[in-house]
Amino acid sequence: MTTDIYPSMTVADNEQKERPVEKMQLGKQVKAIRKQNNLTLEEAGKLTGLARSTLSKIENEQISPTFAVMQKLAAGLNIDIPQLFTKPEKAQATGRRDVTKSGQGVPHLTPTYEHELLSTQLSQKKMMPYRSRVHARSFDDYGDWVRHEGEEFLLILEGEVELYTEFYEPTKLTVGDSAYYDAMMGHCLISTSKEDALILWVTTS
Amino acid sequence: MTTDIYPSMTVADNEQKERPVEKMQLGKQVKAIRKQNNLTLEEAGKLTGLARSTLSKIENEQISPTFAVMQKLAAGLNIDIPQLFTKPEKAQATGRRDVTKSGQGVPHLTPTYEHELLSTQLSQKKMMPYRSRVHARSFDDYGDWVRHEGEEFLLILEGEVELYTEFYEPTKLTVGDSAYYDAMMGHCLISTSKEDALILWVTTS
DNA sequence: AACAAAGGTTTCCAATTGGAAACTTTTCCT
DNA sequence: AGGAAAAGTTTCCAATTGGAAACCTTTGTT
Repeated sequence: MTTDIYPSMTVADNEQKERPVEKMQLGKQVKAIRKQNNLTLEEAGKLTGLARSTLSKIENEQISPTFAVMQKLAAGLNIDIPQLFTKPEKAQATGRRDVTKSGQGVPHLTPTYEHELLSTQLSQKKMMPYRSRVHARSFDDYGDWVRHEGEEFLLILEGEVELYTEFYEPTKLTVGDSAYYDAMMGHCLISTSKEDALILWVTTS
Repeated sequence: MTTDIYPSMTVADNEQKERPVEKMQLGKQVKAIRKQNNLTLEEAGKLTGLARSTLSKIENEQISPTFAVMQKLAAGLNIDIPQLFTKPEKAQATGRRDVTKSGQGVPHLTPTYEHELLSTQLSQKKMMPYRSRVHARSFDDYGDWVRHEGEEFLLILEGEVELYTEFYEPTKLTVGDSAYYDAMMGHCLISTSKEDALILWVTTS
C-alpha cells in the first residue's frame, strides 16, 4: 500500500470516484466522420484496411474495437485517435454567412497600412479575415514587433514582403506565398518592393 | 460535389497517405501512469476492474486492449483516454511558424478540384488554409452540398464562382470578393466562368 | 413496377482478448 | 543467506473480436 499522500489514489474496492465513464459514442462518432467524408463502408474499409463488416459493427456499437483497430481507423481517416470518441463540441450554430464584395469591407487606416476588414457582419466568428495594403517600407517603422494571442495566416496577393518572426530568419515572400504562425512570437511584415504589397490575413480569436 | 478538402478523401487502394501510424506506446504509457501513482498491478486492477494479468499484458504490449478496456483504464486511473497513448509531450509549444512558397503546398486532387494544402507543417493549429483550383463547372457535379463542423472563409483569387449556401440565394463572386459562413449550413461552390477559378480557403478546426 | 447495383447488416468462424490461477522473480524481513 | 510475502509474468481457456461472404435494404435506371 502506498505511503504517499499526494498524487496517489486510494484503493477502496468499489468506492471508486467514478469518473463519469464518459458516455462516448465511439460508434456514432466514427459513422459521423465517415459520412462527413462521403465515404461508404467499402471505401472506408479500403482506406483503413478494415473489413466493412467490422466497420459496420463498430459504428453500431456491436463490438468494442481494439486499440490496434482504432489506430488503423485514425490513420486511414487521417484524424487523431481522440477524435474517434470526442464530441466535436456543438456547433455554436452561427448559422449565417456574410459575403463581402471586393473593396466593400470596412476600412481601417494607419500610416503604413490600409486594412479592409472582410466579414464584419458576423459577430460570433472564430476567424477574423482582412486584406491589407502595406505601404512600401518607410525607414523608421520597422523592427517593431507585435505579439498577441492567437494564430495568424497570411497570403501574399500582390507585391513582395519580408516576414520577420522571432526565432526565425527573415523570409522574403512573393505573390502566392503564405505563412502561418503563432502570433505570440514577435512578428512583423515589411514591404520590400517599391510597390505596395497586398496581403490577405486571417487571425484567430 | 464537395468544395472541401476534408470531406472527400480519395480511395486509392494502398496509396494510403500513411499518417505515420503514430508509434504510440500505450503499454509504456500505462505503466508509467501506474508507477507515477505508486500502484501495483493488483491495486490498479482493483481500481480499474481489470485482471492484473490483463494489465500486465497490456503494459508489455502483448495484447491490444479493446476500447472498452481503455475506458475502464482511464476511468479507474482518473485520466482521459488520450493520456493513455499520448506522450506527456514536452509543451509542444505552438511557438512555431510555417512558410509555404507558392505552389509548394501539399496537393490533394479530386475530379473537380485541385487543392493545395498550405502550412501543413504545423499540426496544432486552429485554422486550416488551402488554395483550390476549381474546374469550370461540369454538368453533373453540382447540387451536392457539404455540411460539417466549423467555419469557413474564402477569397476569390481568380475566376468567377457561384456560392450556394442553404437559406441564402446563390451569389456570384468575382476576384477579390470573399465570404464567411458557418460550415454547418449546406454549402457548395461552382465555377461559373469558362476558366477555372482559384480560391483561397481558410477553415477552422 | 421490375431489376440491377450499391450500401449496409448479419452470420459464421478463425484469431485474439481478458480473466483465473499457476508460476517466476523481486522485495523485505530476520 | 534463507524464507515468505508481494509483485509481476505466463498459461490455459472461455468470451469476444475481426474478416469473408451471405444476406438484406436502399437507391437508381429503364
